Amino acid sequence: MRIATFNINGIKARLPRLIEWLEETRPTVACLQEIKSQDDGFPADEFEKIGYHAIWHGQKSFNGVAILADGVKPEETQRGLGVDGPKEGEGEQARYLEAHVNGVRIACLYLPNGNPHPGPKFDYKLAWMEKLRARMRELWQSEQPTIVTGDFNVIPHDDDVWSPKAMQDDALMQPESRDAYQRQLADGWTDAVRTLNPRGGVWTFWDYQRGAWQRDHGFRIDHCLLSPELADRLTAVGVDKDYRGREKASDHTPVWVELADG
DNA sequence: ATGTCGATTGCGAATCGA
Repeated sequence: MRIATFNINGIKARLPRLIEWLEETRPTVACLQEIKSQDDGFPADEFEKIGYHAIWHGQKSFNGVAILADGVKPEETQRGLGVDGPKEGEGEQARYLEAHVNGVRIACLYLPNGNPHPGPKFDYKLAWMEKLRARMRELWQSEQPTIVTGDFNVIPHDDDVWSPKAMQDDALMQPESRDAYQRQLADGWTDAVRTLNPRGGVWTFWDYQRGAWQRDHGFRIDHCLLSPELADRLTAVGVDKDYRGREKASDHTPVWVELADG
């Protein structure tokens, strides 16, 4: 089976491109982030038409995550991590959704960006990562085949970015962000893209600004973390880079892992 | 030199978030 993650940056603006990608690459499971849609605006019918069943966790204007599966309805196991947003009285943002699909536990996340650093948004990012770590420990201990995937908004190493110097003040590569990410790996999770590309140089995001795509000024922030049960089944990873260059593209590309049958 | 997008408000163009 192939499990993909794709920060689509707006499901309404991206729908034709998203349908095109699903039909052309046909992932078994697709985890989406930044749907930027409320629950009742989610275009589930459009996915049903091409054979995908979905669950989603929406929010007005920003954030929002969804899990699509080919021919089977994802069985939701959790939504949210119980972290209030950075503004007073804001409540929780829609950033985490978890389900069972075909015997695999799927966690789809959109981790807070954290800019500007330092500040309340960065503090929120770190608090969110602490809650995520706690949930991932529970998942790990369940000993089920599990993937935690999505937009982590963390550049793990200097060779995961076109210019560490240009990005040095960004929340995506602060030592605190990186340390929190590395703690997840130390808990026993496998960064699938890193494992099969140990020298780095793989980008999953190119900014809309400053001609970043044309100059190949990108970095890697969309990750697939595998539990030991799934890491043993990993056969390939990929970035569907072609989609970044198309009309009305997201600023992220899809990233996927191929897993042998369990 | 925040140089581009998407959503929202509310019907043009500003604001916010990334």
